[in-house]
Amino acid sequence: MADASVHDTPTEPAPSFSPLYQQIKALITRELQAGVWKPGEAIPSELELAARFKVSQGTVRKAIDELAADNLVVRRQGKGTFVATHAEQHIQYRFLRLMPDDGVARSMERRLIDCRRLRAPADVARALAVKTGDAVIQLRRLLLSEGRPVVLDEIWLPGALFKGLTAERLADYKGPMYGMFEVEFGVRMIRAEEKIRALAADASVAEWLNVAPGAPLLSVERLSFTYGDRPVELRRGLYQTEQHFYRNELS
Amino acid sequence: MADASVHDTPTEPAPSFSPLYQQIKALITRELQAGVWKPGEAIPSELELAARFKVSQGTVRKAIDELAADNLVVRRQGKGTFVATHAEQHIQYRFLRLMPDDGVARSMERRLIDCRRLRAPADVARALAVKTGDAVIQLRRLLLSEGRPVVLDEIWLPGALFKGLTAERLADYKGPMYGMFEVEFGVRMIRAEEKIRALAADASVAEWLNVAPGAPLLSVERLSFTYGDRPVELRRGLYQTEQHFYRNELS
DNA sequence: AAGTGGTCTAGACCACCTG
DNA sequence: AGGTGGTCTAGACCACTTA
Repeated sequence: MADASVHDTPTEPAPSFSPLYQQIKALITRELQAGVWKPGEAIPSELELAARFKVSQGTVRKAIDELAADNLVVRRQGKGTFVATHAEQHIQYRFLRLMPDDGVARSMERRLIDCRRLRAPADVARALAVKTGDAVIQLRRLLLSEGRPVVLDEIWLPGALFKGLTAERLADYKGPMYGMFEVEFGVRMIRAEEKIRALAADASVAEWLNVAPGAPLLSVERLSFTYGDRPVELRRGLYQTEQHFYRNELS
Repeated sequence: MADASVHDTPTEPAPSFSPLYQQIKALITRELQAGVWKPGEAIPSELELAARFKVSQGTVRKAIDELAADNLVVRRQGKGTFVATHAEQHIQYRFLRLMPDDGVARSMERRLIDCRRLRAPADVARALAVKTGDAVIQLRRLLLSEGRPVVLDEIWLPGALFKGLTAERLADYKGPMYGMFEVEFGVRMIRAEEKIRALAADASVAEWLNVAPGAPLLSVERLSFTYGDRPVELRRGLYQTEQHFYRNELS
């Protein structure tokens, strides 16, 4: 095709005047969201997509470049482009930025404390964009490094999306929790925002983390989003930072 | 030119087999580092660079795309491409991720505590890649939000790079400190790594930050790098996080 | 009107992976 | 050998800025 404005014909109502590659990106994103291709699967090749959308390969390429930059998709030379996934990755905790002081990442032991079905408190409801009192699931768990407790997590999930989530299924599942969310519930975490502060351990927290009451802890409140910036998980973590630190990169 | 391998002729020793645009990127980076164009100035247009390097505009474009992604350069449509700068930007604190609880960023008051010339302690020397005992400059300062102290910073700089830095010059300078480093000392901060933990305020810190001794504080150790991943600043900040939080984005 | 970055195309060739 | 993504080119046109 020699003219990109073909896509602005009356057959399409008024598809906005964004660049073609942005429109292509939006189309592919919609199909990703709709689950046309499952996490870990290959999407069609650039040439095939170019033919389907009637644009040149370069335009599809630029769209996919951005999807890859957004971590929605992973390119592998010679093989294809694949839907990003939290499962089947060796990285156990994709979003956890905690590192041991010596810098050598070790795997951590998970220990589920409890899993309850509750009515959403006001603050949780606001974060998850549900109504106060709606059904939510609360998990609490501990992460241990070399036998010592390091992270106490309190995880809130909208009940509507995670029907049938039980302590047993959680305990049985090997691999990252976000991988399970994908496979079992079709919920894919795309990005997250964290609010970090320091606070003093109260008595019950101190017991779980095996520190003195009043000991300083890192409080990490993470809100995770799926497609369309829809919040789907609120996670409140308390990190014991005597042998670990939270690592961040600025640029 | 129809063949990129022209650049692999015997006239060039063995310029590595990286893609052309990566080589172009490296060349431009070297000129940025050498200060051929000053921060805030425009670099040559894509067409001019393409002519100079004897490649097509698209190849230069891809090189500059990456430089822009690395924040070394800023593109402005219709005007040109400009060397990134910490000065003349409205953003007062480019690397400071602290936000008030209400989410409305306010400007902060700076108060210099002292500025001393010292011999580098072992840990500081290791971070800055200088020898223990080498000359370093230590600044301490307070950031206040609405009159209340929020951040206590201890900043270490290699003496060799910052000759002539005095408390007076710091106090006189308006605008971001990193802007002054660029303009006055030719040192440009490119990226930084932070290690974050929670710790309890000791007596002297408690006094500066106007909190109770033992109060939990966020400890943020930032190592900043200039071109070539050369460390040029170590900053140890203690953040009072009762009305503020450290904001982070994960993806 | 002229110059800049931004988009799009069509086609070539390369590097990598698989059958 | 054939398919995939990765690089490179040459040229066209668009959108924005400045004079």
